[in-house]
Amino acid sequence: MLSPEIKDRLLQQYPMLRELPAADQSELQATASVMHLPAGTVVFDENQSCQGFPLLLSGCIHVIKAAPSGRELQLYSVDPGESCILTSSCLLGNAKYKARGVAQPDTDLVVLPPPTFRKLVSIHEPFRNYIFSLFSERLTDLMQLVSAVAFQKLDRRLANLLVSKPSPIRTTHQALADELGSAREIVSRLLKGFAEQGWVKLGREQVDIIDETALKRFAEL
Amino acid sequence: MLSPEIKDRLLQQYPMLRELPAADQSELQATASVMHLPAGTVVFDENQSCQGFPLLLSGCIHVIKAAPSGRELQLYSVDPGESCILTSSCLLGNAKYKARGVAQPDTDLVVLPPPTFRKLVSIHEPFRNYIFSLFSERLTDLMQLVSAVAFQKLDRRLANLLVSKPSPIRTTHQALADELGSAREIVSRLLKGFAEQGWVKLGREQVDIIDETALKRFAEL
DNA sequence: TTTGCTGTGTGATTATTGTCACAGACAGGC
DNA sequence: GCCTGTCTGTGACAATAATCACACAGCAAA
Repeated sequence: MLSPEIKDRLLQQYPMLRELPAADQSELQATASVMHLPAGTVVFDENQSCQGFPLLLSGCIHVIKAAPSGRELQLYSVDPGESCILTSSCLLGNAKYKARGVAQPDTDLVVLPPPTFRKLVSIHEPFRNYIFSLFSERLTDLMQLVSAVAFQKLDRRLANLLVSKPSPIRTTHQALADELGSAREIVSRLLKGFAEQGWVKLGREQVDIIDETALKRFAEL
Repeated sequence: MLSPEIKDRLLQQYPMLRELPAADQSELQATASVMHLPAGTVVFDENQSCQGFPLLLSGCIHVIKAAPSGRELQLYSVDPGESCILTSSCLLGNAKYKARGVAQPDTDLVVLPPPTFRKLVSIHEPFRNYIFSLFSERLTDLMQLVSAVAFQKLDRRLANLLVSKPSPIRTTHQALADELGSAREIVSRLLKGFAEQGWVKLGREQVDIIDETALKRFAEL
């Protein structure tokens, strides 16, 4: 059951739900529940079956693949206003999760029970289109990722990753390595190289981008 | 416009279309067209926009990413009874293709114009569910692929590829390399290794699997 | 048979990334 | 301050894969 205040935040992030007929809106409000996840919470994991459909209010969920060796690789991340397409996939395909989801900073979300989600998809065209377009986006993202991992050298992938983030990047080398599916040492070395080129400035848990243009040019190359 | 004979083949491959109301079935029949693609035809390519939705009757479409270097990597392939999810994605997300599609052996297919496809998805629940479940399947396949490319050594990926095919595999080392996103020489060398283990027997354009169990065990490892 | 094309085998060499093993640096709590 | 845990720098080395450069084999057409 959602409080009116939560419902408000929900509609703000997911405006297509406003067009939902009143009866269905209150059904949604009645069956959904709210959750708060502290940073680091594992929201779902490989081979689990799916418990509900998340609608993010704040925070972020990182979807990652973990190798037995301990190395990991980020597949994509889910921000407020988006949906975890992997969950849609599990619900609509009746499959199990094939990746792990981790809340990155603290995260607030609304969870729809599977039947409510299925009903929404089936009766409400705007919501359905929204789901489809996210599917579509993730699919192309993943295809990009595959070809990056297969064909691009790590330095370029790292450069890409850096320019994709807002400048004072507050993170550890390990986290960057996990995002790229590589090892910390490599990232450290590459970053050092970038710093020597004058492209970035390094600090503890921090990377400042000095010359974004150069970095971008290098990433494209 | 589809001939009754083609329509028959279509319904055989895509049984969920049988449940379509008669009026819509004849609309589909009226607006769709048939195509024959000789092996090697590029069905679509990167940055093209999407012309229609394919329903395969026979043959196969390989969806690949090509690197500027000339190396390529197969993302997945579409068989009769399946749909090219990338195309759905383009149509439903109004995006451009981000990969190349190549007919592998000669291929026959029915093409739905985009409006017909969209209408089908919107009015016909079985068809929609079918599209969703394919999306879901491809998504998990792609996630598997990403993690294989990122974390698995080439020998294991090759072994996997071999056991996934029916035994007298008629193909060139180059084609296998393209499927894996690697180079021909490497595949040749690895295959030689497998042959030395007694797992396969090599011939020109041919790989016979001798010891499937061993190959599988090696692939799993 | 000769020619030529495609496919395969192979060595040598390089490049890139991963692994291991530490040392030092920094921040926050005590 | 001083300790402790996390983060970072770095060297040495191994492993995997890519690249280059050919030789040769099998097959088919001339």
